[in-house]
Amino acid sequence: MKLTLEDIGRLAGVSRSTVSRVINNQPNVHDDVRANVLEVIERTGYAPNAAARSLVSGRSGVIGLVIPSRVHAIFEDPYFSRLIQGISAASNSSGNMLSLFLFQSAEEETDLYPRVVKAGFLDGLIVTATRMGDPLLASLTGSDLPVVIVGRPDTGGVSYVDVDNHDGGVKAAVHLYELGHRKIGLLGAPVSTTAGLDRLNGFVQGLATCGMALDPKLRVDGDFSESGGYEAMQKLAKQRPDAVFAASDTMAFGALRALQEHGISVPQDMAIVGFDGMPASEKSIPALTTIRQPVAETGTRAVQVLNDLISGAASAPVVEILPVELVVRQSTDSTAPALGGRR
Amino acid sequence: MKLTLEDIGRLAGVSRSTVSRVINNQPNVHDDVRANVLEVIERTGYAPNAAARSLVSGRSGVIGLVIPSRVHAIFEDPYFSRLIQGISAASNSSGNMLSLFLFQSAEEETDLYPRVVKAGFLDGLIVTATRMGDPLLASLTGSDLPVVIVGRPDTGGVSYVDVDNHDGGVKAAVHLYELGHRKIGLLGAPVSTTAGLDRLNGFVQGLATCGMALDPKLRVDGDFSESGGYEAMQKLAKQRPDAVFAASDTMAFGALRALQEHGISVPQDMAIVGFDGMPASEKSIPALTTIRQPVAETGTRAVQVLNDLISGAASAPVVEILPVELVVRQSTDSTAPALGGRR
DNA sequence: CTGAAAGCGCTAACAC
DNA sequence: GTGTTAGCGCTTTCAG
Repeated sequence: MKLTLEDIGRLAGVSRSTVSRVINNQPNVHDDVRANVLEVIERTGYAPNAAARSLVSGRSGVIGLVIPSRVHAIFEDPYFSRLIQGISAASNSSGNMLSLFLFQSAEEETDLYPRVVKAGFLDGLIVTATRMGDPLLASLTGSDLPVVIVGRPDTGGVSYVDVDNHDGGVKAAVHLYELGHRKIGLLGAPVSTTAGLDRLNGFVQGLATCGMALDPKLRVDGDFSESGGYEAMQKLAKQRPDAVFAASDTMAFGALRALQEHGISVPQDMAIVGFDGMPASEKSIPALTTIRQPVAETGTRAVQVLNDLISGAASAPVVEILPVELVVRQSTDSTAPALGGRR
Repeated sequence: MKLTLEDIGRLAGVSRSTVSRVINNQPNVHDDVRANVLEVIERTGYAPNAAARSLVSGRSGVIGLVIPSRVHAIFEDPYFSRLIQGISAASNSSGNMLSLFLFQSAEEETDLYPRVVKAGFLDGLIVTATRMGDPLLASLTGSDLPVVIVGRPDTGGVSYVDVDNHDGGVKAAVHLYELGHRKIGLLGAPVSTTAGLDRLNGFVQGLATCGMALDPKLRVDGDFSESGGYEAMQKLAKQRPDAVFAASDTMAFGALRALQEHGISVPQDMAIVGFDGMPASEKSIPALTTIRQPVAETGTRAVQVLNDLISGAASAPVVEILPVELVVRQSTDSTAPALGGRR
């Protein structure tokens, strides 16, 4: 039995307008009437029809989350799980529904705009992991749909939420320098991503403030993956740096594996700092010193910014940079307790 | 500029009905007219309004995916990533949108039914990882919303898609037996899950067909996690089985870690079979023999079944069991090549 | 404070 | 083949 406002009104002895007012918490309804209507709603289990509602209001109560095609990493990388978790939690608590768009191909991506966005199906969109020069991003920013990017995009004028990758690079460099290391290498992330670029630049600047420069021979880039880190460290190890900043925890794990095979012990022979603060970084052997980024919070903030954009409480571009934190564990500190600790 | 059917009709010199017919690929439209209308649509970039459409059609084109609260495992377990991937791909190709419901608390879960389901926001629902006696499941099956469960539920009358966990247990037992092992143990999954139960029962039956029984001393259950597998193997190792079936790859990894610490080598001292066929099982040292389950395909099938339910092409309960496959690698075969191979 | 009435943009009879 | 006409269930003026 499909109930409508009209039905509830009849049952409560009022008009549908009054019921509508009650449902939407509007003033100008007598308390008695309100109570009565609420009772009927409760008793009948009535719920207003979403389609009718959004047809007239122009709002769907749905926000979209786009994860582009090339991210096969979602299979392995806990980053996305944590991000989705944060975004989902924030959507729930802000009364939104979350629609997930995982694209397998560029075609599916192109389809998004006409089929979903223009149909008014979404109130707003969160886009993760855009590449440099992403055409999707371009088509989206052209529309009047509120959009928030997770991570710094390479174009201006768009709202985004990011962590302070640059500062993370600085912190890693300074930490290693202060530990007394002077032959400091970088296992970099792809500079085709803004995250990789920012971490690199921060690292270089951090070294600079210590009066040092990054020796190009001591820099090898990986692709964010474990095996990428492994391979990069194979090359890097030959130069025998006494400390290395790996621009992602996952790559750091690969690096640790390579070092183990080479019989190079961490941190005695080489100190390692990762980036991410993934749960696994606590359990690795040795426990990994890392730059912790607030992944779930990034997602949460993205939703909040998006909601502000949707409600008009803010207007694009809104930019928000979340702080990162150095977490010192065994991989840079031979005196730390067995499971590492925070300082 | 928001375009409507009326606008397109005016631009094309026809009525809105004709435009509607063209959009919905209905017959009874003159070819010339159809072409002209399509041209106008193309030129203007018109897209029909989703809300209006679903208000009148009663369909939203959205299916929901529910992952209950207690699954914090989503942080770590690649299973869910792969499942979501499969579900998302199938949704895309069947022209549906996917709405994701990750719940943090039981309250949010209870909220689902009134706020989302009764509002007619969804055409159907896929629910994963239900517990035994799940109240959510009960409330859902009471409604007339098409629902498909991923994994065997503990109640009847519901449609579900599952892998053949029982057969996986059988295959693991027979494989170990055929390798000549006679002291075969089980690192079980929680029997509070149907998957754990089915794998256990299959394993016992597999042993039985080989004329063997599972020694209760050789069975320790874990909780699906790496550390759970580690701890379980700590206990199990004392009994010195010469082969163990670990009911999930992740637990098997934990078991391998424990064995390594004990100096028990795999497969020489103990053969190990996992369950899942996760990507990481190929890279573990030694590469893990495992029962591979088609995770993404499970998701795909769930969507297809759901679509059948929605369209009326099928009626509940539909049950679909996907086959699993034994993948032999190093952990049960000391003669296998370094990185393991399939047989 | 409350009700009547006018749509939101679309689909689906029903006429022509 | 094509246009006309009712609604789908809701929000929102506008009267009272």
